[in-house]
Amino acid sequence: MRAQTATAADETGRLKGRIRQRQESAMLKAAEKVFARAGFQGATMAEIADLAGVPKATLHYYFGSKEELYRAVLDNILDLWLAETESITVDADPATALTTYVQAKMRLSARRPDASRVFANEIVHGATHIGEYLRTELRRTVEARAAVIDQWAAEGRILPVDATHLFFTIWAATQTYADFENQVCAVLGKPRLSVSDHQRATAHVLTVVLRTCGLPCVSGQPRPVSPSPANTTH
Amino acid sequence: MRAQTATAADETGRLKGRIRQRQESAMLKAAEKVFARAGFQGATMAEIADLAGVPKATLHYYFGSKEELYRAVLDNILDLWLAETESITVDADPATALTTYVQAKMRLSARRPDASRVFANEIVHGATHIGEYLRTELRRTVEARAAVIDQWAAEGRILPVDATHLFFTIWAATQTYADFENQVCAVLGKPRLSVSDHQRATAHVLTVVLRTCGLPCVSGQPRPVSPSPANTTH
DNA sequence: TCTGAAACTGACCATCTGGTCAGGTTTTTG
DNA sequence: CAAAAACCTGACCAGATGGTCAGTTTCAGA
Repeated sequence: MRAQTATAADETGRLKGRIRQRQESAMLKAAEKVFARAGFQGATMAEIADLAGVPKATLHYYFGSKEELYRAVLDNILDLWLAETESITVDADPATALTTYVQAKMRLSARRPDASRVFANEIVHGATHIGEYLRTELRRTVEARAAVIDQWAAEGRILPVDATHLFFTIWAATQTYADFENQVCAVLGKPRLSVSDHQRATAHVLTVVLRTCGLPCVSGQPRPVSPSPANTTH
Repeated sequence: MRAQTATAADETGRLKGRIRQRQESAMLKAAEKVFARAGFQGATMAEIADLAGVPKATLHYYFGSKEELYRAVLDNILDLWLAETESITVDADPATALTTYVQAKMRLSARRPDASRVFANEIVHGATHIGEYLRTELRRTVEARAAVIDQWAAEGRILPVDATHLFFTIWAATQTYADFENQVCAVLGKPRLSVSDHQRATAHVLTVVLRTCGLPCVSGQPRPVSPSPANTTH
């Protein structure tokens, strides 16, 4: 089910032509943007083709149908999603591991907001295309990592916490800066999120997660309780 | 811009007929469900009409266009959104106030998931219809409540925290149980969220928010999400 | 250079969908 | 109770959209 852009091998195992590789990635990029902006049904093949700078028929030459193109975009995205949890292991330092994970998630929201939006859209609208992935791979991954967090708690290295739901909260809190960027911007009164906005958001989410686990902030200045410069201005 | 189903008055100030009132609400209910499931573009007037049990032409008789129907659904929802923040005042007990607010948000996710999904969809896809609302009403509300939280922090009643971003986190953490219900269910390995799942989720989110603010959990047992008549009630 | 394969595309089509409207029925009102 | 207003709807239409295809161009390898 997973796209194989990394190895660029098609079903027969042969390498894809250079041209095909380059074109495909351009189309996937355009498709991601359009699907993010309009959803599956709202996106049109014509718009995607325009953005990719090719005729519509060419898009159909590469991806047989809109459905197929959508799945390709989705597969491309799922690879991003599962990664990043490796930092969470029993032997790791909880504060460091969680910080690394949250930062990775925030980085993803900042760098690939369209990917996050396509993913969000897919789930809101019933997850018909990735339900299987959620029920198998994602579930297994979460169970494994939740077990680690439970272990940390059992050893008294963090406060007891519902590990599975903690993941839901981390995903929600981080992805909101991509999926709901418009709302965040509107409330902050800015046209878009700057780098420092993202830094502040990251610091905040880290605060939430670490305090939830009863851990002090790791990176930057150690300031578990004292007022932080990040929180003061408004 | 706000729909006036509460007063049932049209633009001229006259009361709407009984028939119109009943029909309209049936159509809005159907529309909310379909828009939630398929998004604005993906929803079809025919499907909404079918679900409402009326011919398509009747739907157009009540709501001139798809756009108009969508705005009506949205307006209906926005009223839900701004409420619930009254509990957050300078004089209130922080723990109690935050608990009340989070519980209210969780209740909304449990009882009106479709409303939440329509809202989510609208924002993900650019917030073209409610951008003004976000930039004005919502922003003002958040600024006011954030000031309260800052005040609490200044008085040492809670730990310092980025108040505005705290709202983003609360919204994200609570609405994820509506918007991303599919993902949550998939990871939990359940076909849908039970009442006890919602209780557990509420307890978790409360833990996150209260620990973030350095507060103890109030009333040992968080108030349960009252048994929801599902998405049915309006 | 030649040749087959891959890449490409303009033109076209079937279908779906939002929207209209003329004419009918029911409800309200004077 | 009659007229007016509100309500309702089958049938229809124009435009948009996903998808097709036959024919052309470009590329890679012998």
